[in-house]
This record gives sequence, C-alpha cells and structure tokens, in this order.
Amino acid sequence: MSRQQEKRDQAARAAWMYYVGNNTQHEIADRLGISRQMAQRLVAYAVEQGLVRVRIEHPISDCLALADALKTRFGLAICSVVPTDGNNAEALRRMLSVAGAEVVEQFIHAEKPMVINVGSGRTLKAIIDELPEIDRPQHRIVSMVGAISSDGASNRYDVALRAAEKTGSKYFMLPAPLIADSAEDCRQWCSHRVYRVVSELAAHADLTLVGVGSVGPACPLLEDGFVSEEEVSQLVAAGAAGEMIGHIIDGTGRPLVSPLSSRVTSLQWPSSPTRPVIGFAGGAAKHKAIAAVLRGGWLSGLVTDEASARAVLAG
Amino acid sequence: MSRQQEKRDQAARAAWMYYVGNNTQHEIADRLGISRQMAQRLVAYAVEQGLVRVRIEHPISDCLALADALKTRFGLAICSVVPTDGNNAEALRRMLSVAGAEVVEQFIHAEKPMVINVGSGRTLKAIIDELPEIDRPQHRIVSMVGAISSDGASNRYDVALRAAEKTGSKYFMLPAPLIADSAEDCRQWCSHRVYRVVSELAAHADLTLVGVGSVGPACPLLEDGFVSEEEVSQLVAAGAAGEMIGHIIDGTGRPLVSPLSSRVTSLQWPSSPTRPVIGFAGGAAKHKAIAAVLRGGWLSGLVTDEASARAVLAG
DNA sequence: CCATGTAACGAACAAATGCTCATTACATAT
DNA sequence: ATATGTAATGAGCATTTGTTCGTTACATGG
Repeated sequence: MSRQQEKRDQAARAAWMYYVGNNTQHEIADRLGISRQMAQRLVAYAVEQGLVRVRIEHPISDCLALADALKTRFGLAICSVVPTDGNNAEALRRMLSVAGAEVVEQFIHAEKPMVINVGSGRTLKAIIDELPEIDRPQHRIVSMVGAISSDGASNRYDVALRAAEKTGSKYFMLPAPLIADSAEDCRQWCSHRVYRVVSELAAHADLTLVGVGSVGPACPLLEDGFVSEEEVSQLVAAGAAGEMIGHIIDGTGRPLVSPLSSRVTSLQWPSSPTRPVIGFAGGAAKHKAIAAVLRGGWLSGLVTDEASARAVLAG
Repeated sequence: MSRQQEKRDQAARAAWMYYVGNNTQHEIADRLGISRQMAQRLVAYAVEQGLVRVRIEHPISDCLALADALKTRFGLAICSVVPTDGNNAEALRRMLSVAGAEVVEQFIHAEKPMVINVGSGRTLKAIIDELPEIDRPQHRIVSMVGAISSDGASNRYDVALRAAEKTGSKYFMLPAPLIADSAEDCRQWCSHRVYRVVSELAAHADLTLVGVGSVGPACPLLEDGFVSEEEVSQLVAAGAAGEMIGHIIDGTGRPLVSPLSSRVTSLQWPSSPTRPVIGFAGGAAKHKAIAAVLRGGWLSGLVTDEASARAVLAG
C-alpha cells in the first residue's frame, strides 16, 4: 500500500474515532500509538481531503419558507435555501456545496440510466466535490461548456469530467473553447460532427446542472480570462444582469445579443424546461443574476442562500 | 411556532454555521446576537438531537479486507466493518449506527414498495435513530417481535414503530408479548388471526433487519427482564451461544430447543435466506453470538466492528 | 560519501470549546 | 400577590484543539 494510501487510511480511522466515536484527539493518539499532534493532523487531513461529510438534517423554518416562496413565485419544482452566514464567502461556498450535493445526490442515485448535463463554475465544482462516490456507470455525463481552453492546458473548470470521475459514468466532452475567437470560428466549432453528436445527446438530458454567474467587476468570466474588462463594461452597459455557462442575459432574463453572444460555443436549452434544470448560486454579488435567471424561466430548481432568496423575492 | 421548534431551528442554524460554515462558536454568537455559551449550547443541542449527521467516506483498507473475508467465508452479500475503538461501548454503538444506517438507507431509498421486517435491540434502535427522514409511505414495516410487553406500558424496544415513524411507512405490529407465559399461551398468541396475517406478510418481506444478542451474564434478554438469571444459566449450560429476537441458537447456529423456545412468539425466517437479511452487532460480548449466527447461515448481510470480525474469522 | 530539500515530529503556546455553578427570569400553582 | 420549581443565562475555569517553530529523520541527486 502506498504511503499516501496509508495516510488516508489512518486519517479515516482517526476521523471515525473523532467524529463518530467521540474520542478526544489525545485518546486517539494513545490508541493509535502516535502523538497528540499527529492525531490532530490526521483529523485535519481527513477533513481537508473531504473524507468527512457533515449534513444538518433539520430544515430551518425561515429557509423553508423562503424556498417555498421562490417555488411558487418562479414555478420551481425544487428549491433549497441555506442559512446565510454574514458575508463569509468560504462558508457560503461550503453550505451551497452541502445543500447542492444533497439535491444532486437524489438524482444521481437513480438506477435508471440518465444523461446529465453539467455546466461550469466554482460553486458547481464544489458541489461535485462534495458528492459521495456512487458508482453509476450507466449514466452519461455531458459537459455543456467547451473543454478546450485557449491556453491549452488548464481544464480546471471542467466540472463534468470531475462528476464523471466521481460516479464512474461515461463522459462526453464538448470539443470547443468556451468562447471562440470570432463568430465564424464559433460556427466552425459548433458544426463539427462531434459537437453535434454531443449537443444532440445533451438535448435529451434527464437532468441539467448549471452555475449562475454575475457580470461585472470581478465576475467569473473576467477572472478566468474569458473576456476583457472592456468587454465586461460594454456588457454591463448593454444591460447584462448575469450569465450561465457564458450565455449572457439581461435583467428580464432574455438572452443579450452582443458581439460576445455569437462567439459562445456552450450548449443551450429552452426556457421553461420540461426536464429538471437546476441552478446553483449564492452571495450578494449574484443577487441580480439569480433574479434575472429566474425571471427568464431558465430553471426548474434552485439552490441558494437566505440573503439571496430574500433579495430576489424583494425585487 | 412553539418554543421547542424555535430552539431546534436556531440549533440547526448554529450547526450549519459551525459544522458547515466553519465558524467558531464566538462568531456564531455574534451573528445570532447571543452569548458565546449559548452558541455552544445550541451546537451541543443540535448534536444531541441528532440534527447533525457525520459520515466518513473513505473505507479503511483493514476493515474492507475483513469485510471481504467475512463475505467469502459466510456467503454474505453485504458486509460492513467499522474500526474498533478500544472497548468504548458508546463509541462502538455510534459507529455501528452510522455504518448500519448507511446500509439500511440504500434499501429504504427504493421507490418500489417494500415490506421490511424489523427486529429489536439497542443496536438496531440506534441505527434507526440515525436514519435520515426519508418519506416512503409506500413501504410496509413489520415488527418481528411482540409489541405487547408484559408490564403493559413500555414499548421502548419497538424499533419497527420508530422506523415506520421515520419513513412514514405503514406499520404492522405483532400482537403478542415477546415471550409468552407458557407453551400453550404461545400457541394461542400465534394462532390469532392478526398474528397470522402479519406473519404471512413478513414471510414475503423484501428486507429483514435484526440485531444479534449474546446469552450470558448481562445479556439483553436478562437486562430487559424477559428471562431470569436462572433461565440464562440453564440456556448457557445447554449450549446457548446467541439469540436473535428471542430465538436462541447454539454454537453451530442451530436453534436450541429449550423450555424457553416453545414460548417465544417472534417471527422466524429460513436459514440461507433468499432475500436480504441483515444483522447488526458488535463488541466483545457478542463475538460468540455473531460467529454462531453466521455459522447457522441466518444472515446475508452483517454490520460489525473490526475486533468482532477478527474474532469471528479466527474462530 | 556529502549536500540539499522535503516531510515528519514534538514542544510550547494560543485559541476555542465544554462544563460547573451560582444567579436570574419565568411559568404555574397556591 | 407570593411561593416554588424549572429553564435560561453568563462567569469562570478546565480541557481540548489548532498553530507555529525549531529539530530530526529520510530520501534524492551530486
């Protein structure tokens, strides 16, 4: 057994004893014949590696009420609202991950083979990471965004690939960059045979998972270098309120036609979808984007936080 | 909203912030406008109330190896082995609960209506308590042991009832005491119409969950006042190695014929069952009982602890 | 063989948590 | 209104946990 494996094993053991067995780290150390600090490190390592999964079972009535209100107002089938924790971004991300993973798990669990479209974004990535390993080789996972990044290497946002790894499902990548160099280039990418095959598969997906992004200073598209600051300013001036996998929408939820829109290669889906399309997003920066996406009727499910829910309902 | 509800709500919120959001209790206190101690109490309350569910995702290879060995040796379809934590009974119970609940959850999750037989015992009770609330009104849960206790009141071991409450399933109780006053009395109970109906239902169950008990000093049957110390001595002298819902078996796993055996009203099932029958037990006191039950081929699944697994495999 | 970088380790300290106890608020019965 | 029991509260302290830092072990390349 590799050194790495051995460490994970021991960490898992320490985590069992600590979190489930209610031992102190000192007791664990004694039992495993290691130092107190080492026990502490093992437990910390287990948490860091995602070996420890925590769920809060009791729904908070305020959050439940907000979720119900959102369901009614925007015709959602699924809605989960997590408590807001000041503006601690780290905490928010973790909470959305836990709640999001719970929702996704319900679907993934099905034995019946499914096609699952997966978008991009940090929130979605965190959710996939939070998923337990469930073996579902019968499912097919489709990446809705181009897996080819302009600099070639980094595919760190290929959330779909991660999801496929987690579940052992088949993985279908979209052979394109997220944003093509020109409208012509975009048309080329999108007319490739493989693109069309994947796109066709995605059109019949049983489930679609997408992140919702803001458009503005420090927005994901800008941070990840897909658009320039100038382009962002132009988009905002043109009324951009948010985006999903690169598709920009305005405040009413309608697609925003712009120089950019003809260069985005990522997959599209109809408004008021008949199959579940679940969006994940939270945090003050995204209030406007979430509201816009909901107004546009792009989602049938949403996982968000308390403050965002309130803001959206108030708007 | 009731005072109680409000407290649970706030406890859940604190638990989210503490366990998921990674806040300190001080931060939680500030945010909720309460004292540091109060935040601590809320978190503790949430844990105590079972609002917080912890799972360790990574299988420990030693435990996995033991589980595989048990599967092979005793023809089990399912086996889960949790790490042993000295002889901390409390920790053992919690670990078995978590691992057991995980196994049970897999089955309960099914949408297809199921009939589930549920036995008795502290371990099984703890497992049911650990189950998340999943609404499954289509399932039917059958209590394998008499729900009528001799002193009338206490039905604290009616694990099946709890399970039915947790899942919102229909509940079928066995109208009988666990141990009848005499063989004649027993025959009477077992020939009642309702008993026969329930028994018939149980015979076609899709899943059976039972605890495994020891027979000896401080064994469950004695502790709960179902048998006297003298009777236990006699049973042990006659070769009793363990019991499941009152059915005593010897070291080879064969039913032990005794004055008691004709008075036990609880349901029976065939050895080498074709549908899943899962046993739950751990701890030094039960090593002999577990080995006996496995030898008898009564189970197709087992959840136990490392030390027990080793002991059984060594024997 | 040595040099060099990296991981493991434990001591010591700082921070966070849990517990006990005395006090206070509050409800219910008299 | 007053007594009386119960739950809520915070102060103070003990324990537990987390982090930093210097040292030691160990592997790898020269």
